[in-house]
Amino acid sequence: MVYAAQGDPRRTLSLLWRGDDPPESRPGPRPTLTVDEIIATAVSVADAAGTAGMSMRTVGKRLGRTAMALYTYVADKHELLDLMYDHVHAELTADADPADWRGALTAWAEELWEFYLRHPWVLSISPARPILGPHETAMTERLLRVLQPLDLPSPTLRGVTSAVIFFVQGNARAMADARAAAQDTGQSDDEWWAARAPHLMELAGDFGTRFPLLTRLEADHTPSEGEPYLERDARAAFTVGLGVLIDGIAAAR
Amino acid sequence: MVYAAQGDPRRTLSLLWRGDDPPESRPGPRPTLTVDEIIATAVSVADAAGTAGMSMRTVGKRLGRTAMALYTYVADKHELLDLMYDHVHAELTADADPADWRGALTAWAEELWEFYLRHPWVLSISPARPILGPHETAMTERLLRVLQPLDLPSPTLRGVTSAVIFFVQGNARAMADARAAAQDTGQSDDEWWAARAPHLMELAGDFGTRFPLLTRLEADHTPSEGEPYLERDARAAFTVGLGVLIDGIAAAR
DNA sequence: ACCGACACTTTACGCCATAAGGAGTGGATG
DNA sequence: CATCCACTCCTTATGGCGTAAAGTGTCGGT
Repeated sequence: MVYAAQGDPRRTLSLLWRGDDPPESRPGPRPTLTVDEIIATAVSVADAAGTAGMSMRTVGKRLGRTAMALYTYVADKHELLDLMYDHVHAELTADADPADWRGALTAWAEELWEFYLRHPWVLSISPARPILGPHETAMTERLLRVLQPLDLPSPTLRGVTSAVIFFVQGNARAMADARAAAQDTGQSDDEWWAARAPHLMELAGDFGTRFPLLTRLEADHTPSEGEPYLERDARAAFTVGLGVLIDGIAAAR
Repeated sequence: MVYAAQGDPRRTLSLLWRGDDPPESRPGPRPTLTVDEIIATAVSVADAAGTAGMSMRTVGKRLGRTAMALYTYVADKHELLDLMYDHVHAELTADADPADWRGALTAWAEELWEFYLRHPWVLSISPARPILGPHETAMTERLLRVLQPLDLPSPTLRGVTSAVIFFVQGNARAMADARAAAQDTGQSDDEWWAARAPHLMELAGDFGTRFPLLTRLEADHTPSEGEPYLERDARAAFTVGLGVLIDGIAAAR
């Protein structure tokens, strides 16, 4: 069996780390697009419609081009996704505060959480292996700067950084999923639950005795005002969980 | 705009909570398949080829049927995925140990981590809203039992449970992605890095000074023996991170 | 003036989920 | 026993997807 070489690594890397070099003069018609334009358009399509709604055709159409025109600038869709992925990470800036690592870490995590809610499609790109772009790398470096005052040994530091990142991603994904569901189905959290609860009780009448702790936990909700309850839960869980995680990190010092 | 009603909620729920009721006699030819058979086959396809390789056609073919034949048993692919999702969660059994909540929680998390590595496609199903199946519900209930000795207030408990689950999922995803990449590309972690490192150094010669902490952290690796290094990193990060998280939970008591 | 590299297009292929409609089956009813 | 029709399963078709292949026209370098 022959394996796809996953494109030319050199090509993708040089696009990821491209500077704004002057366009060298070459024979043939002048390019009328730029990779940056394509990336920006693709990002805006994905922000609005998710990865599912971002096809080469839709991006091309938004630029007044066919899908195939993009292939002169970008090797394939996978490469475009990698470029989009790293590109948006440039929005992140939260950095260390040597005097208050807890505050800095909280700020770092909250910035990332808001970032994922702005660009939820980022969470649906699974980088089979690290993408190695400059902006995500910079984000990681800043997380290490945030944690530097703790002076953790390397293996602990690796565990802590990945735990923080996964924690934020998981929470943001739950939040984003809840929002997307509401938008896609046109059904609020309450309507969704109202359409299921009676059937669930009929099909699993012993729910309360079979899952007593879960039942009690769900019942113990203060009524939510305004914000849909799945979203409110996700937000609250993020805040609480982050505090717990930070306490654990403090204990690891 | 008209929104898809996301299928009949009653229908999906009654399949999720179906017992083994005797097949009522109905006119027409006897069904030659069962929902359970279809689910089991779909799971085995997904285990081997991921969600991407699991199409209605492939599942049908494995059962000696066309894709369309499945639609007599299952409303659509989304419903089948929901059923598969809950079905595999029946494999999980880790439960509380009132005398040792830390040990029980560690065991619970490790079981889940191994489960995700056995069925990595589960992580690529994004339940827009909770699926509400019996087996995932049971898993959550057991997590609550594990944490019961801590007697946490409800909001804290919600934050802790989601933090634990997201932590395991994130780590397992990283591990599964690394494995899938190796399998799909036929390239080991070392080969992958060897094909990129020189280009990265050429394109970003200042990498070491621009990202000093990350560079130092990466350099501080004991050589890995046998296991591919991305996988080894993921495994180590899981173990360390779990300890940190548990310390944080202990502090929240 | 012309060559050839290049941007961009059209067309086509093989996937996907699934809608529509037709063929044959067999339990319930007369 | 004959009929009916709910039912399973099939074939065919639609509109999406990523992208291969090949054609058209452009324009800088020689």
